[in-house]
Amino acid sequence: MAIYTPGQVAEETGFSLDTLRYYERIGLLGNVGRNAAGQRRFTDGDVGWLNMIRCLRDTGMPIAEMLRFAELVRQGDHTIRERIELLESHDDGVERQIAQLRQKQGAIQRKIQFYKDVMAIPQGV
Amino acid sequence: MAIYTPGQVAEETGFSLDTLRYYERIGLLGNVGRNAAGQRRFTDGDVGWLNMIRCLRDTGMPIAEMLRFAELVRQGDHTIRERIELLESHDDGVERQIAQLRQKQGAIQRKIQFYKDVMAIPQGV
DNA sequence: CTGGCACCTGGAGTGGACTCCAGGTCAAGA
DNA sequence: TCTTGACCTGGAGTCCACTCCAGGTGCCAG
Repeated sequence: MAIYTPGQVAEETGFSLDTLRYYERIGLLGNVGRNAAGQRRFTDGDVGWLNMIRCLRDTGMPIAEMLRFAELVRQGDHTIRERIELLESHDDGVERQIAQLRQKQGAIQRKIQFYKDVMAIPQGV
Repeated sequence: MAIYTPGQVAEETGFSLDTLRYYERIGLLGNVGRNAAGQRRFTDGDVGWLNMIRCLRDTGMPIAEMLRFAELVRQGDHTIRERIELLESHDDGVERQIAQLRQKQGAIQRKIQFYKDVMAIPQGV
């Protein structure tokens, strides 16, 4: 079981040191270990959790809902059904997000084509 | 050429009245007409522009860049090449966004599957 | 022994994008 | 005539997710 310093975790997860501390403060990251000097020492489990957080965050989940998820995880195995529900509903949201993005992207591409057509029209006499 | 009240435009574009006024204030929406009483009256052109804005916004373009685009539009036809560049680079961004979303979604789906597997394990003796 | 570095704390500040508010105008309907 | 509703203005407030800061600790290299 490896142990990581804040710097290493920031490097690995892409979160800044401040964000790591912020997540701990608000309870998104519980019980981070400390060394004798009071400095944080992260476990593989912490890093795994942070990678999960990153997935959720990058797919647009608000912090409030990640907190709800974190709370379920903290409560133990009997919340697994609820966690599945939460993640499945988020997964649906991601699906809708992608569909919307594709649709709007189509409109943007049509606009690009429109501009290209305009440019293709001879300008002078 | 139809004319729309603020309420109708809010209804049609999904922007709130406040957002419409805000966009006008910051210059994202220029020269909205007024009636004798000083109330806004939007043209089809305004509504079309707002729909464009909505596409860009919903695909994650920040307001600062929409302002840059608006500025190019205001400057006239000789900026069409630049507009194409801006939109194409945004389109690439949307593509990357979708790819990232798909990738993270995969991780979330694997997590869901993991939870389902855990639940499938008989709990008692 | 002196830097320098990585870290610590509590609290304040930031940036983006709205959203709300108080107080006022105007026109149409009961 | 009165009220309601849609709109107006300038400015303040909100929310989210960080991000920065001042002042301090602990430890190792030169």
